[in-house]
Amino acid sequence: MEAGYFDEGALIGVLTAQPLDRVLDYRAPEGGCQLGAFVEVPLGPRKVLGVVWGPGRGDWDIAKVRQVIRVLDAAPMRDELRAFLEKAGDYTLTPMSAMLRLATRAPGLGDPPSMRKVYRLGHAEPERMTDARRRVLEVLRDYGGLSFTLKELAEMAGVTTSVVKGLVKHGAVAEENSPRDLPFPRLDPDLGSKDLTGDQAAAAETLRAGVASGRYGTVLLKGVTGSGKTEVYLEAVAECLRRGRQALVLLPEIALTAEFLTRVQARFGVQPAEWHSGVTMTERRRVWKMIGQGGAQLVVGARSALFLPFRDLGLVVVDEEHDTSYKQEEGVLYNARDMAVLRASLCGARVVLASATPSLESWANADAGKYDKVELTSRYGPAVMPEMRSLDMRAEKLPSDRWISTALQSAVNARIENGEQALLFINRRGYAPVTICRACGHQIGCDHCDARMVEHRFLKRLVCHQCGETKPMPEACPSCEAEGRLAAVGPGVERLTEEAVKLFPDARVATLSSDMFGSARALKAEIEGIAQGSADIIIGTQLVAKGHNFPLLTLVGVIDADLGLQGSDLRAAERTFQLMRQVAGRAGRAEKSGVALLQTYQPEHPVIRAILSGDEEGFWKAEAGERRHAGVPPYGRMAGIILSSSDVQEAFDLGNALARQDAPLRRIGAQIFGPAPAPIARVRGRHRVRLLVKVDRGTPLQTALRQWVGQFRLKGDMRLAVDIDPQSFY
DNA sequence: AGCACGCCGACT
DNA sequence: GTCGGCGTGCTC
Repeated sequence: MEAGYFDEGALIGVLTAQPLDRVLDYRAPEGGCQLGAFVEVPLGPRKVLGVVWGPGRGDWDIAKVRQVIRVLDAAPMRDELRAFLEKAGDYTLTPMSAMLRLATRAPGLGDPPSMRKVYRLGHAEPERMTDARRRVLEVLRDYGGLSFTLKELAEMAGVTTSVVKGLVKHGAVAEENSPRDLPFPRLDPDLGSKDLTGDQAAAAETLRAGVASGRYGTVLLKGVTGSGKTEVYLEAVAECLRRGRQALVLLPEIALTAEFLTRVQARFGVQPAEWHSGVTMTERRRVWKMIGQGGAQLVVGARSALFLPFRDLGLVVVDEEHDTSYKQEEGVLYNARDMAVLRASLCGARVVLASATPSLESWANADAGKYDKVELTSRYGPAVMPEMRSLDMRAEKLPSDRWISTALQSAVNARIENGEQALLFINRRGYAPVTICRACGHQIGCDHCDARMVEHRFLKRLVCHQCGETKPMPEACPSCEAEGRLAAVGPGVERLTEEAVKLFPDARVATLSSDMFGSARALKAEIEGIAQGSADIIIGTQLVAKGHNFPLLTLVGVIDADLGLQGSDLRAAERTFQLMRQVAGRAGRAEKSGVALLQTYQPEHPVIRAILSGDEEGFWKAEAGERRHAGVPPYGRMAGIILSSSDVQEAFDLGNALARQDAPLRRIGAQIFGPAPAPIARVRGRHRVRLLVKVDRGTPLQTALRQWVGQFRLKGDMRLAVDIDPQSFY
């Protein structure tokens, strides 16, 4: 018996995707099976998918142990992926069944291979030769007898499918049936390399050398918008492909894949495999299988692509690594950035974390020497970063229904007269709804912990979303005693649009908000129109901060630079800094230089000061210091416990019971906050209640949490989820 | 997750 | 009488 192989009838442990939190004992099937093999097993009256996880435990009544039905036609799961699933499950406190589900998200894994039509070079010559026909035949000759689907072949030759069909009629192209899951066309790492600037070439060389080492390592690739990050990391991809290993590029949004695909095609000749929610079922299956067989070299995808069965993963690029959408907020709660590092460390792969504005976690890791750091400084063309200034709102004495200061108003007017554009930016989406005094900028804090309080509109009270404490809404500001100046949050997009229309009656005002456009296409069309000059004033939330270029834009006014700064969200300062930098980068990307004006009640706040001075290191150092002092990530560890139930009272009762029976957490010196309403307090009629746990770094948090939570059995429709390293705190 | 078993209300 | 509501429990 060879290692990793089980003879027929041997007792084996099979992990299934059923939520029974243990590996089940079975007997190996006729002909035996491999460790890691995908199998079909009987479970009660059903047949389910499973993976051979190891030898059987032998603690189940031997008479009840059943036999594996069959081994599926798929490459066995490699040791590396099994280890990754176990470690990731351990870290995130996710049951292994749920982890396996992440790794088997391809439909029809058990189906027999199905057939489809493919096209290859035929024997005859067409009677009439045209340019288009010649291109098709050339492509087929170049690939030496390989066959392709109709769509692929037509795309590679740059012709329509009818050209190929015509060639089939003449026998110049042969049409035949073949198994559906075909390999992806090969990428050519030496095809379209661009000339890189000195900066870029040096960075690319560092990344290339890293990949060439064949060992694990993470590098933070930092570069402002337009500095050529993509070109640089594509050189790392090229090196990975030359070495015959597979590469994965993660993007935070599907909307970004289309552009990325064309860049890959320009660099490597053909498009890579895609993996995200927009990919069809059959294509998913093909990607999954080909990744396992080595028939796909490069995958571009969403975070779930991390769980694909790579045969030899050599590089993972996490583009826009700071993006909060890398943190899964439903179902299995994991952070794809951290999981990318974990998987890479298990399979000797390189990780490139790319961002113009890295997360503090990554910055701290680079600062501590755990990650390497490569920086791109130069920007293309004559554009420079805009001048940034703050507008002190405390001096403005604006009536409570106005948000645009007189200084900002006159700056906007000046732009309109010049035929230039101004962007009024609201920094609110997804932020803590803080209550602020419009006279002095004071924000009301909780007396029991260090979080800010938010207004609960129905209760007319202030609520702390960290520990659940409430108190009545005061009449006067507790700090400056001004009466009637406390206001919750800033204006919405609609309110600001109204105000802008009133203040600038002759200007064309365009409002950009993701919920105002039904489709991504309509939004894109609107954005293109604005870039051409169809509006004078653009009003938007953080959506406009993402990668669009407005050549006429020379002024950015940030309506509420404070909101979110001191909310109860500990990452608010970091996100505000990133956003402000990105938004300000919108202005003056063409020849004209831009100005960014930040309306703030706290012009002396270190974050605002760092943004204005562009002192990035200063910002990171100050913020890191505050986090270290507060004992929060990345210098301390946190976990959220989310209880959800159709009955609020039951959820709170369980939350209180957890808070009382805290012995396992006390042993590791953890603090418990809550229960309090969760960030999203209601989801589909279910009420959500959250506890927060905070503890020093280096303590066995997961073990303690397991013991703590394990004391309770959940009744009725109660659900409990553990969220390690939560992202939202408000 | 499914699917069975099981114990109470409005129908032929 | 019994069809069917969905609460609890089991699956190697």
